Amino acid sequence: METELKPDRDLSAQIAGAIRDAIISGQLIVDERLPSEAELAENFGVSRPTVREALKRLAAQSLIRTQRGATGGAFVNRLSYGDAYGQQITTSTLLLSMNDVDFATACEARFALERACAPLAAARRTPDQMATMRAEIFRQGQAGLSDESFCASDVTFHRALVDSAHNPVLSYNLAGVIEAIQPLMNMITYSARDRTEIIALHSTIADSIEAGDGACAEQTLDALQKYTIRLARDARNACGRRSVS
Amino acid sequence: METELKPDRDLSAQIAGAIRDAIISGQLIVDERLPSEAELAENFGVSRPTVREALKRLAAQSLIRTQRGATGGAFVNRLSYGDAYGQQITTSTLLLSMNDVDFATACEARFALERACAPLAAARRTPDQMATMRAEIFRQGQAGLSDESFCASDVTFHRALVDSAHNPVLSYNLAGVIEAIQPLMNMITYSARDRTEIIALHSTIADSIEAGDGACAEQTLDALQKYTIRLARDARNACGRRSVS
DNA sequence: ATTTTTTATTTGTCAGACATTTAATTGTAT
DNA sequence: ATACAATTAAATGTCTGACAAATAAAAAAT
Repeated sequence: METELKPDRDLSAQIAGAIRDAIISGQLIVDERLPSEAELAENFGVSRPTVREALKRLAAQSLIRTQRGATGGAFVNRLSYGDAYGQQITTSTLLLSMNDVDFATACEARFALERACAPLAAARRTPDQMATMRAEIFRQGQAGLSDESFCASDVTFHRALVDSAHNPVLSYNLAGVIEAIQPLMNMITYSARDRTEIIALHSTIADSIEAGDGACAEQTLDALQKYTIRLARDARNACGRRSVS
Repeated sequence: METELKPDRDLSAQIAGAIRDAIISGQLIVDERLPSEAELAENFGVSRPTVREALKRLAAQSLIRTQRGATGGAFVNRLSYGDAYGQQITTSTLLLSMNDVDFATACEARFALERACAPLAAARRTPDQMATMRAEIFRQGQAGLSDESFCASDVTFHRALVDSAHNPVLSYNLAGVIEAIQPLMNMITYSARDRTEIIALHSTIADSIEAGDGACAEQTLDALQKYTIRLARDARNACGRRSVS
């Protein structure tokens, strides 16, 4: 990890890259302490501020953590699922909002991934997760619930569904997409009739999962996708009409 | 974006958070120029090095880019799919390697997601992507191909399959999982007979996709998953035996 | 009018200093 | 000898000030 750097970038980027490679390749293991900033500066032949910029880059990716004090320093960080969720959500949200990904595409991806979880969820669901789903379905039926709260409940329901698959890698991927789509979902206005329809679909999904019938859950998710896309199209048309009138 | 910061963290982390929130919420739009480092330092009431550390954090997440010179500065960056792929791959790789995710779990997630792409790929595959799949299948049949090259070809094949769904959000999610699993796949030794079996499954998948038969592709992917997991188990057992003898 | 030179602005880098946190060490009293 | 307090040392966090390098615009020269 000494002084073999690729040129053409900022020194801090080169140094961050060198340390990142060392972490990814396993030369630096979890909880291992990096040399102090002063030592790194000397090793790489740069000043301490430059080293610090490099370390901040790595900290932004949760690759290291720092600790002050006598035995402090920078330590290789074990990337937790929580940290990974956060990064995935940030990245997905920006990707969708900055690249004009249309709602149908995002929605298609989301439900495709969610259907992939259905058979596993049907096989492995726990009472705990079923309870969460039922509770959210109940909440969604409450009168006077704002559209935003309805959406938030929707997210919780679907995350419980995904988590029922008991595969953290799947949960981690789905978390990003589901959260990233929420801002788009929030633009939809749900009429009482829409909510009734959605709640019915949610109930069918929960029933299927509880009964171990993954195929039925998949079909219902497909129906929910079509319904959601139709609502989004209607909402957009309504906005369009308003803006012209 | 002035001076409302949450305490308890490094100043550079607080400032990075404030700017990040401004970007995510849309207060700062793509290609907009941030104030100069000197101005930011004054606005936030900190020194320039501290501002720079904050900006490097954001740069590490591809949220901004910087440019030197008279009209230079830090600009809000449009997060490209390429950048998002890179981050997703880094995060997924570290998540798997640092959290003792077992091969079966990672593999299950990968194939579950891949099966989700199959129906879409069957409906939308282009001649270009079919050609890539066929070419990789051919390559996999070549004699004298190293295990590593065989794996690399495997990745290319599966990425072509995923890209055939023509949904960039799906491609972006899959890229991370597929690439992250590769190091684990590389630990498998493929006998001639194994390769023949895998190539046959690949051919069946390509045929199904080309014929528009997503269901068949899904089934075959399922068979491939089971076969892959069995190979990995055998490889691990072989290693285990070696390490004891 | 075109080319060259200058200039101003901004990021990139460095050096040195001080503040703050934290653990280990030392000193002291019981 | 043990327990507690004070000191010390090491590390990150932050600031000041400076210079280098890149870049585009303005000014000057042809």
